[in-house]
Amino acid sequence: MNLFSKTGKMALGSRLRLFTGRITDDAAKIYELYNVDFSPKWFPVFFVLSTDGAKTITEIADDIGHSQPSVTKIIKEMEAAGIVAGNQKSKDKRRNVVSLTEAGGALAEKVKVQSGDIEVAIDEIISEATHNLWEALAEWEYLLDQKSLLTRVQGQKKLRESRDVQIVPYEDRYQTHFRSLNEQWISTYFKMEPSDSLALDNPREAILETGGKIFVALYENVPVGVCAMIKLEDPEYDYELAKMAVAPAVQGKNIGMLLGETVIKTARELGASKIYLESNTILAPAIKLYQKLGFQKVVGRATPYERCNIQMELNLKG
Amino acid sequence: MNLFSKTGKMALGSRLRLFTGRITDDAAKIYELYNVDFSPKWFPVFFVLSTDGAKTITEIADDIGHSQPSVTKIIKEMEAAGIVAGNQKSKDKRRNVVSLTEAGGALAEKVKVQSGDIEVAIDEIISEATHNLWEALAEWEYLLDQKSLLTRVQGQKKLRESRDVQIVPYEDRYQTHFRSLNEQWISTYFKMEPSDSLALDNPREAILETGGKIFVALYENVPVGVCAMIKLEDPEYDYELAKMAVAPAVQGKNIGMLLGETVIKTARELGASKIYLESNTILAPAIKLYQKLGFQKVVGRATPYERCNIQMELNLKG
DNA sequence: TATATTTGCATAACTGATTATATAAATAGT
DNA sequence: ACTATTTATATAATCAGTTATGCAAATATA
Repeated sequence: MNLFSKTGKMALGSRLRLFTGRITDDAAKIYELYNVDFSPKWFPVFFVLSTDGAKTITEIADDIGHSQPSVTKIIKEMEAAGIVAGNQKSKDKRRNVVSLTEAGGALAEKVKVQSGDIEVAIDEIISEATHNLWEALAEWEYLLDQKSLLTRVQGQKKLRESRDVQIVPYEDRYQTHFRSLNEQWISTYFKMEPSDSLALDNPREAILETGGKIFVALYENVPVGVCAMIKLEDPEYDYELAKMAVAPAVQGKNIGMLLGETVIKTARELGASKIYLESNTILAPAIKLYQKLGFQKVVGRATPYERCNIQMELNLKG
Repeated sequence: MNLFSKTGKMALGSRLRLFTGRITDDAAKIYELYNVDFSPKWFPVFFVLSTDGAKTITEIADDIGHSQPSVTKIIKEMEAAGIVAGNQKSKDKRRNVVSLTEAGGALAEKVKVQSGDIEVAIDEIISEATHNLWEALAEWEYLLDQKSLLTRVQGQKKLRESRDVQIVPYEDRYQTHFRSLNEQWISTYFKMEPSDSLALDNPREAILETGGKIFVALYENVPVGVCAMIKLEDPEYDYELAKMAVAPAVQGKNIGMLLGETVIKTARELGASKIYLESNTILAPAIKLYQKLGFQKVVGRATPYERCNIQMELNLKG
C-alpha cells in the first residue's frame, strides 16, 4: 500500500518532491527521444525568449518565477550550446540582454512538435483520471497566493489551541496569578504605580465589590491570562477594560481575544453602552487586539496612570 | 497572466518543481512554528520508524521510495539530533538497524498534533478548490505506474508520425528505392544472393507479373519503406511477405507495421488464407513486428535463401 | 559635482535529492 | 575450505535549484 495514504497530508511536500522527480526524469528522456540537444530545465527560459524576443536576465527570472542566479546559470549553459546570445546592444552596461540565436529559433520549431505530442500524452492521462492535476495545480497556486499554507496552518493552530482555553470567573484562589501576570508585563515595560498595587493586592475589594468583574483564562487548566472590567462612575462610560495580562509562553494562542470578547459580551448583557480602556502605544500587539475587538481611539479623559498614552472606547449601541 | 497557461503542459515538470518548492518552504516554517527541532525531509523516515519500529537503512529506503544513500544521510542527521539510534543489535554486521530513541518517541506526540493542524489546513484548501490535488496525485502515481509518461509520449510520437506516412502501390519510378532500401539492410547483415538481384532488378517482371504486389511507404512524400507480397504456387500458402525494408533514419515511426498491415489487408481482399515469410532471428525488431502482426513460427518449407533461419505464417481464416 | 543609494548581474556556498562507486560482511558454489 | 558472488552501507560527485554576498554601473541626493 502507498506510504502517503498512511502518512496523511503532512507528507504533501515529500510526495510532491518524489512525483516531480518522476516527471522530470521522464522529461529528460523525452528530449532525448526527439534528438534535441536540450535540457528540460531550459524550457521556461527558452519559452519566454521565443515568445517575447530579447530580455534581460532579471526580466526572465521574474517571468518564470526563478531566482536571478538560476537564470544566469541557465543562460550560460544555453549560450555554450549556441541557443542564445547574451550581452546584446544596450547602453546600460549592467544589463545582459539575451535573445535566441538563429539555431535557437530553428530549435523552437522542433520543440513545438514535441510539445504537441506531450500535450496529447498528458491530456490522455488527465482524461483517464477523475481529478485533474493540471487544473488542481493552477487552483492551488491561486489559493496559496491568497493565503499561504503557513498562514492557514497558523490559523488552524490558534483555533485548536483556543479550544483548550477556558474563560472562567475570578475566584480568590486566582489572586496570586492576577497579581503576578500583571506585574510581569508592567515591570517589563514600565514601573508599578500606586493604583496598580491597590487593584492587584485587593481585587475583590477594588474591582468586584465596586460592581466590576474579573475573568481568568485557563490553558489546560492552568491560569495563564486575566482581564478585569471595572465599573466606572462616569456619565459616558459604563466599564473600563483593564488589567489584561497573558503569560508570554502562551501568547499567540488567541487568549487575549477570548478574554476581550468575554468582557464585551458580559458588558452587553449588563446593559452597558460604552467601554473604555487605557494603554500605551509601545504595546503594539495589545493595541492591535483592541482594534480587532472594535475599540477606537479617543482623547481627553483624565487618568491616574503615568504609562497611559492612548485611550480607546467601544460603543456597544452603535 | 500565469506563465504555465501559456507554455502548455510541456512545462509540467517546471511547474511542479516550483510548486513543490513553495510547499516545502512553508513546511520548514511550519516546523519552526511548532518549535520542533525537526527537518521536513526527515518526516517520511520518522514516520515509518514510529509506526513500524526498528528497520534497516535499505528497508526504510524501499518503504519511503528514496535511494539508500539518501536515507543514510537522513539517519545520520537524525542521529546527531538524538532522535534515532543506529547500529542496534543484529548478528549481521553489515546491517544498520535503526529505531527511534526515547526523545524520538516523545517527538512523535508533538508531531501528531502538528500533523492534525496541517491536515485540516490542507483539507480547507481542497474544499476551496474544485479539483482535488491530493487525489489527482494518487491517480497520477497509479497511472504512471501502469504506463510511464515517456511511453505515452513515445506512443503519441509514433501515432503522429504514422499520420505523415502514406502507403502507395508500386510504380516503376520507385524501382531504385525498392532496390537500394533492400540492398542496404541485406548487405549490412548478410550478403546479396542471386534471388535478391533477380527480384530487385526486375520487380515488375519478378513480382507483379506473377500475381504479386509491392507497396511503397512515403514519409513526407519521400519513399522510405517498401514491402512485397509474392504470389506463391504452393498448396498451403497464397502469398509470401518479402523484401520488406525501412530506411534506418525513419525507423521507429511504425512504418513497418503500416506496410505489413497493408499486405495483410490486401491478401485478405484477394481471398488468401495463409501468408508465409522467411527471415533471420538476428533481425530482432523485424521478428517482433511479424509477431505483432500475428505471424507464428513454422518449419519445413524449402527456401532458396541462405540467410533464412526462421519461417513464419499467418493464418487469415483462423 | 561629489557622494550615497539603487540596480543588474555574477559568483560562491548550501540544500535535498540523485547516480556511481568503494568496501566490508555474508552467502553460494566448487 | 577456499573463492566468487551478493548484499548492506557508506562515500563521492553531480544536479537543479536556492540564499548570501560582492562588484560595477546607473541614478538620486545634498
